Amino acid sequence: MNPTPRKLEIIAIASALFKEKGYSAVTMRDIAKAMGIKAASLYNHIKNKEEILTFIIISLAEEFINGIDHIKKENNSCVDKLKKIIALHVDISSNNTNGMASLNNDWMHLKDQLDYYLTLRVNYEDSFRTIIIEGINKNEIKSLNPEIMLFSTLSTLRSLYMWIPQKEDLDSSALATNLSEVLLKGINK
Amino acid sequence: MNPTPRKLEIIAIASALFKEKGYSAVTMRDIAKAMGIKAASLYNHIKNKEEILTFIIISLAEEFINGIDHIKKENNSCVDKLKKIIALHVDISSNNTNGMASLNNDWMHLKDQLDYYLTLRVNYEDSFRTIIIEGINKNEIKSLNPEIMLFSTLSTLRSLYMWIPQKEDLDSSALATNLSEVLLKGINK
DNA sequence: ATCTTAAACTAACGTTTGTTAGTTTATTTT
DNA sequence: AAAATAAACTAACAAACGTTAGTTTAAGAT
Repeated sequence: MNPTPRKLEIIAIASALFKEKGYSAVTMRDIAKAMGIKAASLYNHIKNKEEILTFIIISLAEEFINGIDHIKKENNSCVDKLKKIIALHVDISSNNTNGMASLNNDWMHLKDQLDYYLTLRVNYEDSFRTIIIEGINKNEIKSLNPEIMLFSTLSTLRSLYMWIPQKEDLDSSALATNLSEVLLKGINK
Repeated sequence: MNPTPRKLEIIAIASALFKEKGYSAVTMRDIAKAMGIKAASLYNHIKNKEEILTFIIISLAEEFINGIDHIKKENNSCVDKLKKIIALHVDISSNNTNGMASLNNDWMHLKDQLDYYLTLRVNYEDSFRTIIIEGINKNEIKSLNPEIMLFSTLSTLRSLYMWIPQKEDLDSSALATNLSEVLLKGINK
């Protein structure tokens, strides 16, 4: 169950290739070549191609669920909870920009764990939505369509993996702060 | 050069499949089956698989370029220009949610027209960025990092294709209005 | 009635795909 | 020194891939 170091190397290399071309366009021979070995040798370490994708996606999805479950429990204002969610996305995304690409774009190629992934995603969005609605009820958040506010915020956060690599000048905490300002207060003066 | 009705049918069906599973995971036999014909028959209407993807992506990319070129020229405030950009994305996305998936996720599989696509994308982002920076200089837009404001706004707009199909209750103009409010003014009361 | 054309078909092609089986090599444990 | 293990290898597989060639079918034009 616990992945060996070599297996983690394969997963890391595969993540990078999956981000570049997508899961379906990356072959086992591509992964092997990037590792400097032959395709058949990969099977000494992993069960099959699907297992690589599953590991990448499920471990990230669980990080997000654990993160938001923790944020929910804390005794903070809704706005502070939202700020913590933003920081959570910045944190996870900057530590694994490659894996985030698969989480966003290749989840539909999961087989065994597809239903589990979908459950995690629904739960995550429900938690997020609940915080927004609670914020509206407590007069912290504007009384606009909560689905649009959820969609807008979450879309930006889900795209972070694409932008972080080209903005290396900004450290994680500065990025989270600036992003909170933009997402919560808008850009209009 | 001008696509026949039958060719447009193939492109429409292919777009829907590409949205579901991504370009690489969709086979010519998948497209044929969805059309109710055999794979070889597709080649009476299209040159090859790549041509389908190229048509989907380039025609959308050109719509965006034409749209923003027009917005640039108008004599409006920067905030009004941004509102028009938002409406442009809502408009194009709701008319072709399937194609937008390929534009966002499958552009890297272009061959002949990859460079052209990348040029269009850079030009589009430059125009967008210029409007934001001009807004800062004219005191219409907050003096925050323009890259973060660009990234945040554009990420939301690029994700519209995923959300529009499940929000059929909102018509395009209402969606554009609400989205402008959220993106420009934020969600914090 | 004949000709032309559009659009489907069957059959096959060479490649690439993920994966398995069995073997070799080098390191570590006994 | 012998045995066991980890991790690479070669060779091959059946299935699926995009695509081509040549043929049939049905409708419209002459």
